[in-house]
Amino acid sequence: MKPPAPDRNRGDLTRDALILAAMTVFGRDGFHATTTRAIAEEAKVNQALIGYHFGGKEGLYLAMFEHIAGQLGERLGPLVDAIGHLLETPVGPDETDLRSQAESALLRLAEGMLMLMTRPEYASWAQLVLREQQSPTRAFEILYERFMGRVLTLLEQLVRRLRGDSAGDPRLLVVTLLGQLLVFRAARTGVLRFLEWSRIGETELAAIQAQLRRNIAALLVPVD
Amino acid sequence: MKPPAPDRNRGDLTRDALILAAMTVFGRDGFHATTTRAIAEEAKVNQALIGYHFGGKEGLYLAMFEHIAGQLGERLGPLVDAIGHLLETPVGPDETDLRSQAESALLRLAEGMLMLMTRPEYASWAQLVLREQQSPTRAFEILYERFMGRVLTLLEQLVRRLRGDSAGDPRLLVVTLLGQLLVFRAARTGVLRFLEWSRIGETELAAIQAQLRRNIAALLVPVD
DNA sequence: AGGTATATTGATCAATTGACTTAATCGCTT
DNA sequence: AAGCGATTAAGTCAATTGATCAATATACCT
Repeated sequence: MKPPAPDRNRGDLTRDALILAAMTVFGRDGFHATTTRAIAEEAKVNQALIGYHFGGKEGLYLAMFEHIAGQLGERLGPLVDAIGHLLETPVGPDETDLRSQAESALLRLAEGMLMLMTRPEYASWAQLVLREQQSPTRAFEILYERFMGRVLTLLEQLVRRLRGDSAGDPRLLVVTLLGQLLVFRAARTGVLRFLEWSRIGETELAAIQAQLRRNIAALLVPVD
Repeated sequence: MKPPAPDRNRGDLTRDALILAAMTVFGRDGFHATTTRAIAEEAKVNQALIGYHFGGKEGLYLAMFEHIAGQLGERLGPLVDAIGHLLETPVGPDETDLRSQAESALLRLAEGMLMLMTRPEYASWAQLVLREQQSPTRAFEILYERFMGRVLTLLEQLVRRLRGDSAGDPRLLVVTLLGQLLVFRAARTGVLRFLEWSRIGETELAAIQAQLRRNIAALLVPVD
């Protein structure tokens, strides 16, 4: 018995190496400041292979976002299902229980997003997504359809459940909630300086989470 | 009586035209995607003048941030003074009055920041500042010293006054507060799509402000 | 082993970039 | 009118860029 083809053929390995390198370099330098040579070097691969596999710089850029959106979408799947199931349950007799479930689901979702914003292993992803928001290309469509829109809708449903719907558009509350996570990436440099932190490690992450829990609790008091 | 030299000499006008054009083009395209030729064209000025006045592309980039930081710092001055004066006043007998003053000051400050994030006339500034956060250059120092740090410190003092200081670092609350404004610029594209808005005009701005007022009120209940 | 599609390599190309130079001109002050 | 800083158009320059191609190498199948 031979190993059942555990590794794909050479081409796919090169593709993956290029996409990985592209995330690093595009994420760090942005599309225009990035040279195909820098990516090829980072991937330890010949520069001409970018054209061969992806058609060119732009093709690689889009393929990279397909990859990211796929990964994010995958990890999101289970959460969507779980929360969707939770929300289908009609408000029954023991509402407090459902409420606490929704609250913990919201908190889990928020903390997952916070990881994306702060963990160094997601730094490239976060930077890429941020950049796409400022000057969106076709890549933004991919991201929104496959990840962002779904997260936002999920948050909206949870907020609707947790809070009475008298005071304003619940989507606005979702956006301001999101902002409290986003700020740690989008204004990272300034925030770190202001807080006199040199990085966002486990200690700092815990402090942020504590603050977010307080804020969410305060912002989600029902307004019946 | 002649007009007291209302306009400066030709050179300064060109400098200003170049800085203005630089804000537009650098803000839209980023440093690397911007060509000195594009800036010169936007400013309706010869390309060679960039070298003549600023030494080169990078010199213009820095001068542009000096200009922005100067403008922002100026407008900030009066507010700093007013709030500083307000905070010097010791907590006296009629605390409720001082409290409502501090609350309205905080609100004013937040709404001013919101303008910077949403108004189209500040779009270039906001984009430039955002970009500097993601890959800071010397320009970031200028910005932080002359504007960002001061705003953040101001917010911190106000929050300290308004809220008891038991639950966590007040600076973290300030940061999450800031995030609720920042999100409308940093995640503009996604937010607009989620809210089904095509732009942030007066109507939309009012809705945001209402939401922010609710959030701030909820987040600043004293915790004595 | 041989043949074939796929993958990789090194080299080169045309285009663009920022910086710089030059000569001629303009507009204001003295 | 002379002097001078500012401006213009035109062009040069070296460096870098993304793309492309012919030649070669590798893997896979019979």
